[in-house]
Amino acid sequence: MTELKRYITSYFGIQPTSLESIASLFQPGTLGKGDFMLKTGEHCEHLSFIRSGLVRIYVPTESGVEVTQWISNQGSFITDLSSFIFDTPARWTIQALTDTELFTISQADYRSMGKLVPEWNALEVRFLARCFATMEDRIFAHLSMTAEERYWAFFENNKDLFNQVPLQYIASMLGMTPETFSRIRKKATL
Amino acid sequence: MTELKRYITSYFGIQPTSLESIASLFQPGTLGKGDFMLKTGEHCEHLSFIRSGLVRIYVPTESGVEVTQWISNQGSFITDLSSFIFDTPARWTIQALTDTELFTISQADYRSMGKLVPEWNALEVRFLARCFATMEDRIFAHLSMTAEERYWAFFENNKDLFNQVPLQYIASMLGMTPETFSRIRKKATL
DNA sequence: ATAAGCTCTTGATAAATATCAAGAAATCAC
DNA sequence: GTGATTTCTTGATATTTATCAAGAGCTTAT
Repeated sequence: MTELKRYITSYFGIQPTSLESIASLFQPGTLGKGDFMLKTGEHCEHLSFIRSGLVRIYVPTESGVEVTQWISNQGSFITDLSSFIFDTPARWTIQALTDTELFTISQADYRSMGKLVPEWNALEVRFLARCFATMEDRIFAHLSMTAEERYWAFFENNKDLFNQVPLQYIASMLGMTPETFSRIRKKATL
Repeated sequence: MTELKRYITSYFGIQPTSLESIASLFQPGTLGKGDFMLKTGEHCEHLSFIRSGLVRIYVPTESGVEVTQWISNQGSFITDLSSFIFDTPARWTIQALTDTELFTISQADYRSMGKLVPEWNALEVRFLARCFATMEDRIFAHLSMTAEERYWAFFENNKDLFNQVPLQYIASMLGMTPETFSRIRKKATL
């Protein structure tokens, strides 16, 4: 569990002494490759921290095409935030792309954190604001950049991901077809 | 100020008795048409609730093209959330599209709300999660819909906006040029 | 009322991206 | 290792969307 505390500390960038009680609410667990953590329509009852592994958030659409919303790797949190916070049916499906080690907290324990650890309230606001800012950046990318520009901007910050997951998922997450994605990559090697 | 309390209550969907002390932290104010509430690069020191009027959030890019990120109307909050929460330089410029009446709270007072009113912590989490969910919806729209589909989805939920603001702003916010926007509208009337 | 700015529309054209189809390359299961 | 799947690439083509340019329609200020 010391490991989790180190992660939490580094994730939030501060070292509250009451980290101990936060960390004790998370339960270690694992997912096998292909296992689902959540399926669209279910209620998302957990928030997990990825200790190791890769997890994909996506939604299977009516047309049969999957839309990948995000790929999370180790050192980040994963959940369907809306479903987790508002206890509404999940929009997203969450599936492990590789064997994955997690630390998981339940909705109930998560809600108790603020009472248990007063510092958490400020941390949580920053956590959520960071999630928001990430989305805001993505929107901006779609409003102002071409597919190729989005590719390079993402590549620059996530080089490691490109040899760990099927590229079609990255393509979808960047809002382009696998073919367009492939052609952008080809241009780079010529 | 009773009015503000009514707004806050309806916005958050619950009626905390300590709403009184929250409401007292907001100061009434006005913006004239064209006035700036914030400019890109400044620190966003305020969060405002729009009592009446229309406000645009945008960024002037290097190329001279403006990217409109959002248009807020009465009954909603407006700020550069990242800048407000993390006290970093603002990415966005915020400008009144019409004469506007606001209730405004400063960063310092905002931070004090949790101590003043314990219920606020839970409200704030829901507030931020809602902001996040809105962005998530927009991302999904860009990953899975054409310009025309985005137009109609937005129109369906924001009909009133279309005769209140320059349409080019809505076009930009939906990620298309004014020409494409105009052509989609033309198809609708044929 | 008129002129000056904006804003929106329209047409012609170019560029970006998607679609469809097939084959190559990589990965997985036994 | 071999065959079966999945993933990626490539080409041909269609569709969507952007760009450029001009004009029409509104607003606004004087």
